[in-house]
Parts: sequence; structure tokens; C-alpha cells
Amino acid sequence: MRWNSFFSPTLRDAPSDAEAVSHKLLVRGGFIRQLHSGHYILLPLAHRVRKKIISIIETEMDAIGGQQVQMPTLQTASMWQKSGRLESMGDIMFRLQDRHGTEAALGVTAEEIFAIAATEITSYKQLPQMWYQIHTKYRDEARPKSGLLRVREFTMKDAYSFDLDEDGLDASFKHQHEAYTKIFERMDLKAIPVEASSGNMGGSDSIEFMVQAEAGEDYTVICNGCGYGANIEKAVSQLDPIADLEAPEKPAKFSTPNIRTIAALAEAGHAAENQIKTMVYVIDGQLTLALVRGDHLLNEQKLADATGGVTIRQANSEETVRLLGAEPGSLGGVGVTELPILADLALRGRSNMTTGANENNFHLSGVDIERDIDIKEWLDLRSVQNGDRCSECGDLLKIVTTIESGHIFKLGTKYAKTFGANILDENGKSRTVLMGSYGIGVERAIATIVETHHDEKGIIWPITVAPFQVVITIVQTKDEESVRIGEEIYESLSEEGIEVLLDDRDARPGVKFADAELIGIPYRITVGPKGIANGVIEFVPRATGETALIPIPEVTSYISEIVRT
RNA sequence: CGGGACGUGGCGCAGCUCGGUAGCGCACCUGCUUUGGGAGCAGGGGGUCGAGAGUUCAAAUCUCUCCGUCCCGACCA
Repeated sequence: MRWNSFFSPTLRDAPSDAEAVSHKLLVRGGFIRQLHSGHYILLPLAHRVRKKIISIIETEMDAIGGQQVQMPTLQTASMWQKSGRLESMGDIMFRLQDRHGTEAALGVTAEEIFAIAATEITSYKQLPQMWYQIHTKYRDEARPKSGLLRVREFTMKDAYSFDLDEDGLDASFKHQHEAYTKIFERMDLKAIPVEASSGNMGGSDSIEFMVQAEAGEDYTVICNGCGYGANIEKAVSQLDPIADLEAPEKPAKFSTPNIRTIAALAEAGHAAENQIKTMVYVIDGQLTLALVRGDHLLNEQKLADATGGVTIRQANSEETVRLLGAEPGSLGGVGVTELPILADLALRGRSNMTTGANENNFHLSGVDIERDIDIKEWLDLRSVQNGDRCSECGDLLKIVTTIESGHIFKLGTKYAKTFGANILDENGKSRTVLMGSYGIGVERAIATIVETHHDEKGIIWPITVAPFQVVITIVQTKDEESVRIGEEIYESLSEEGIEVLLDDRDARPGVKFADAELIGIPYRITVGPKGIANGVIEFVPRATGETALIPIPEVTSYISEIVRT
């Protein structure tokens, strides 16, 4: 490709509303333009990168027996109704009507369709199957952000496996896991597989592939000691035991004027770790108390997972007052019998604690949690905090921000059963197939690579996904000798199958160098009178910036060698 | 959905307080000079000032409504 006719509108300044590094660089480099919030135009540079990533994914999916298909993205609401996700997806789903008034939706994900397609499988002899598509997904995100990292319309590779039994599902899951490892390696993303919640997808054995990056939106707990890793929505840790003084025979009410926070109560002499924090939630319409230790944070996803709740929100103060008789800040579980009370495991066995008295400006001390509160269930509800110890090895845990780059999980019969994906086994008995679901966001991968591969000058693409592998910068387009040699190298490298961008633009060298560095092409060849006088060109890897002088006749073999390895 | 900010040529911004008919830098076009790290000079093109309504002799500027965009939080396979 000749830069003279290649469209790559680079900018000196990033748009003022771009925050994430990848967002700024992709816009400045002329890869993308925003159409409106959450929808981006992919210009030629981005499209080339996207194709590279898709090709890597396809190769690895095919290598584990994946068969590519293409599903409709416009789907009837009734299909989603059947799986129950028309409701549970909530506002994330774009909904519309056709001319007959039939309710429809745009594809958010495709478990339903694949389960329907799987009804075509009739015999155990046809199993296992692994199907995938690389297709557009639509999600009406509450807040699209950070350029390509969170958008409303994007390309996803979504794969679905179909197996006869658990062993088969385990094998399919393992194949995907291994394929993901290869895919991320090939894109040079250091993706850490971590335990995760499967959210409203339903299922078990949920593993997310997380890439550490400042712009990441997920919190991941990592142990340097043993390699334990888990999404904060799932992570566990061990706590130092607390030796409580014996509680008095019964709780004592005491006056706490204007004390409404854990911190204020702690200042008044009741250490946060000796307090019970009482939170009121509405879980699928049911008001519920959730208790955690005063210095702990409740994780709503854990609450949702533990209760199987689909819609969860904190109760408003009106509901709270109506049911408990007090406002947040003075709430507690003592004496509450009409609401289910869920308590975090860290509270188990604790006594002599302090909690709200369900009367504004009063608290109770000397509370023995098991004796005084009618706990319905003990659950893991708390978020791991920085400095907690690993429950595997005891080492310190740390919390890092990460980008969720891939997610694989086992669905079991959840969708297969609903849509009747049954087969006959070797005994002629009808069985429901077991499904797994495996996703990677393509444009998010583009952004994630940029987040982790850049410097102050711009992007540094890994060669495997770079829009071009080599750029030839002709320093002086008016110098005929330079142009001739540049063209020659361009021709011979292109014949070698190398993707070359020939910078034949009539621009000043500084502009050309800056552009080449901004868009991040891994290798640059500089052709100019200075080098030609000595029979050489300059070769500069983008990553190191270290210039090597290569004799002109050796250029093609030298570069092909490097690009291929 | 709660909180905050912003909307003026493609990008970055000024002008708004105190109404008088739109300007700067970059980018773009033409010419000349220049050319190894974002050139110089000269000339030029491009903006219903987010939209609508109102106040006024007069609105980018004041008022109201709406729309859009970003940030924080909530939420998020």
C-alpha cells in the first residue's frame, strides 16, 4: 500500500473527551472515529487490525474443531421470553417491533439461538460439536466509555460446545481454555485466567481472561505467592480470627445521637471490626437484610449469585423506614423476624458486637450474632480487600484493575433443556446435550492491545496484529534515487508476502516519522540520500528505536527473516 | 438512573461576565522557497455558534425546553 493514497487521518491532538490511552491513540492514529456514543467507525487501519485478530481467532477455533456459522442478529422477543432472559437482560437489550407489531430484539449474545440450532443434532454419534460465529453484538450499555473498550455495537467471537456428558463438556471447556491461551499469546496479551461469576448467563466453571490495564473496569484479585486469581465478584480470602470478649446476657441499647456511619461509631469506641453492618436489599421484590462486618464491603454480585436473584437493588429509605422503623445508619438485625437475614461468613461465631437498634440515634452493644439475630443463611458476601491473605497460600493478595478480554463458562443443560436440544444416546434414551459458551470481544481486543503496547510516541503493535508489518519511509520524495530504491524494496518485500506501507507522501521527514510511530508499525525502513551514499538503508524496530544500517542488496532477506520470526 | 461538566469549521480552543452580526492554532487548497524529527512566506476555502422557542431594534452571548457528548458513581456476558 502506498501512503499517498492510503486513508489514515492522523491528528496532533486527541479529542478532548478521550480519556483512555487506547481511545486517544486510536483516534489520533486515524484508526477510528466516533459516530455517536458507543458506536465507532473503523477506518482502514483499524479494519486491518480487526481482520488480523479475527484470523488468529479463526485459526485457533478451527484447530480445536470449531465450525464457523452465522446467526441472525435480529431475533424475536419470544425466543428470549422462553429462556427468561427477556426479563433478566433488562435494559441492556435493544428492543424493537416489526411492521406487524411483533416484538423483537437485537442479539446481545446467542445461547438461545445456538440451543435452537442444536435441536438439529439428533444422535450421540454426532457429538461433540463446537460451533462459533464472529458477528455483531448489540448492547445498550448504561455507559459506553473508553473508546472501543465499552461500546454498544461490537464484534464478538462466540463459540458454543455441545456434549453428551460432563466428561465431554470438561474436554470441550479445556480445549477452549487452551485455545484462548494461544489466542491471547499470539496477540501478545498477558491474559490471566481467573475465577469469575457467570452473572446472568447462568452456569458454572466460569473463567475470565483478564488483562491488567489502568483503563480496566474489573477488579481482579491476584496472589503472587501461588498464582491464585479471581474476579472480585468471586474472590475469597482468609481473615485473621478475632477473639471476642464474652457477650453480656443480652444486648444493651445505648444512645448514639447523630451517629450514622461505621466510622463515626468507631470513633465513639466501637471498632469497625466489632460492628455489624446492616444493608437492606430488594432481591426480586423480596426485602432482605444483608449483614457484613463493619469494616467489610458487601459485593452485590456475590449477593446475587448466592441468592439466585435476578434483579437486585438497595432498598430506598422509605422502604427501610416502613419495615424496620429507622433510617440507614441505625439499622440492625436484632429482633427482625419477618425478613430473611443473610450474613457474611466473617460474622460467624462473633459475639459482643455493635449494631443499629432500628431506632434512629440508638445502637445495640453486646450482640451475639448467632444468639440474637435470626440468620437465615451464612454466605460469602464480602469483597476481598487489599492486604487480605490468600486462602490458598497465606500470601498477601492484591487487587488490580483489569480488562475482561475473554470469558468461558459451562452452561450445562440450562438452554439446551429449554429449547429441547435432546439427542438419543447409545441406549436409545433421550438426553439433553450439555453446552458451554465461550466469548471474545474483537474490538475490545484491539483497544486492550493498545492499552498494553504503547509509549509516548504512539502505538507499538505486536507484529501478529499490526496493520502493516513494515513501513518504508522515503525521506526525500524529490530525490529520484531514494524513490527508486524505496520502490524496489517495496516491490521485493511485497513479493515476499510482507505487508508494506510505502510512505511516498511529499511531506517533511519529521511528519513521516511521527506518523509511522503514532500508528505503530513494528518495523521502519528509512530510505534517504544519507544512507544511499553509503549503500545502506536504516532499519528501526518501533519497540526499541535502535537503528541498524543494512546494505541495500541485503534488505529483503534481512527483513523477511525478521518478520517471519 | 444519581452527581458533575461541556456543546463555536475536521481536531484543539478563545469570544459569553457587560447583546452590536465570529476569531486563533493545527489540518485543508494554490503558488514560491524549503526538506534526516511535526517548515517559512503569500494568497485562499470551509462554521444555520447542538436544536427549537422566547426576550430585544439586534442573540454565539440573556431566558426556557429539548437533544447530544464526556467524566464519577450505580450498572455491566
